[in-house]
Amino acid sequence: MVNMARKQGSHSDITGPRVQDTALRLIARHGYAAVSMRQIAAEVGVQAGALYNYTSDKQSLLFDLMQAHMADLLAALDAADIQGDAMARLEAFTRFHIRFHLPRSDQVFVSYMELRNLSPQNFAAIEAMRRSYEDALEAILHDGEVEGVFAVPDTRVATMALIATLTGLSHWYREDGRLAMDRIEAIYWDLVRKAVAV
Amino acid sequence: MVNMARKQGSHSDITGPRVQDTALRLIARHGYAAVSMRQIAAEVGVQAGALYNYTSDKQSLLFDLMQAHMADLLAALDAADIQGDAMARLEAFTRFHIRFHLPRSDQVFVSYMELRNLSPQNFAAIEAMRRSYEDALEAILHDGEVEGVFAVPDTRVATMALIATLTGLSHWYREDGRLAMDRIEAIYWDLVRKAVAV
DNA sequence: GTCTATAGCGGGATAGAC
DNA sequence: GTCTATCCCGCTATAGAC
Repeated sequence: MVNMARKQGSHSDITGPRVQDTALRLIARHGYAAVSMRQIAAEVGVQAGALYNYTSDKQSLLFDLMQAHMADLLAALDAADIQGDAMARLEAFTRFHIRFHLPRSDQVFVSYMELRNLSPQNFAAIEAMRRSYEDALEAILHDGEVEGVFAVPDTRVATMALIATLTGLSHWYREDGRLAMDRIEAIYWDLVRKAVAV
Repeated sequence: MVNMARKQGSHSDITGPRVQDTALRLIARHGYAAVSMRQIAAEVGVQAGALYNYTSDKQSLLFDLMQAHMADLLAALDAADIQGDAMARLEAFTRFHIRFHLPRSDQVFVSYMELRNLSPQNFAAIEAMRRSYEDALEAILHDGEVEGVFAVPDTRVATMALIATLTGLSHWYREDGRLAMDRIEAIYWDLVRKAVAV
């Protein structure tokens, strides 16, 4: 930019991301319904009305946070390019899940807890993305059954159980806790592998 | 009671439980912060002010629901009188958990999702009860390690992983779904056993 | 025990000046 | 793009009649 001069108080490139970040943090901590636009504005350092330059309403703010998280997740899963036999793919998926989710505890929390505060249309959109992530794991379990390396009584139930196990980790893990992420990854992979192996 | 005559509109023995039931159902569906005292009153069939004959305030209503659930859980665990070797106790715990939680999906949902809407003192009380439930499972895993029938890299992590696996079940299971509770119980016990066994 | 009425406050969202 | 000011609404909780 040649001319850095601005009108007083014009900071869209700074304020925009700050609104998202602040909303995410506050909603993760207190819940969507409990956080007001005024609170978000105060933390960002603007007046409440200014938020509406960045979101059409409060519902869209929530939806955008959740959609961005799910889109990031699916893009990262795709980029991880998980291949090989079923056992190798399950290990790759497990480690990918942990590495992706652990540094994003606020996003995970919001995407999990605030589903019921989405409008029906928005809920359907997020749910479809979540489902496609689950299906990626289910395909691995299915292939492992065919290969004869996995033995689970019900592929769908095992999928849901593993997702819950892995996602639950994000709800109690603390970065400054007793165990580093590498160690957690190894422990969880051990549990997952044994649970489904023949 | 000799005299069944009442003042018009006096129904404490009916209204009391109905307030609890209605609050539980509405909070499970929409979340504590999103449900108003007026909504609860409307579903119960009284005016908002009448609710304050049964609770001192909204916060206490939430706390009472969660405390009752946790107290029921701990009492039922105690009554289940889980004994024997570690493998038998783990199976009994797993089956107990599923049988207790599956028919109480609203309580489970509220007790899990609304922790952050508790006042600090109330949170501490609920958290202590939750912790003592977790500790019961951890003791089983620990004993199994000593007996040499379990092999988990970290007892505490395995405890949290198993609790998340089992509690996650309550979040997706539907009574009218594809699988009956007995079948679910068997599938989950298979996964749990394999995950921790030597 | 329940009602009606209301105090007192804070919510989401918009209008118009700068 | 942000501000000030405000509309209109719904919230929790209480007071006092019946």
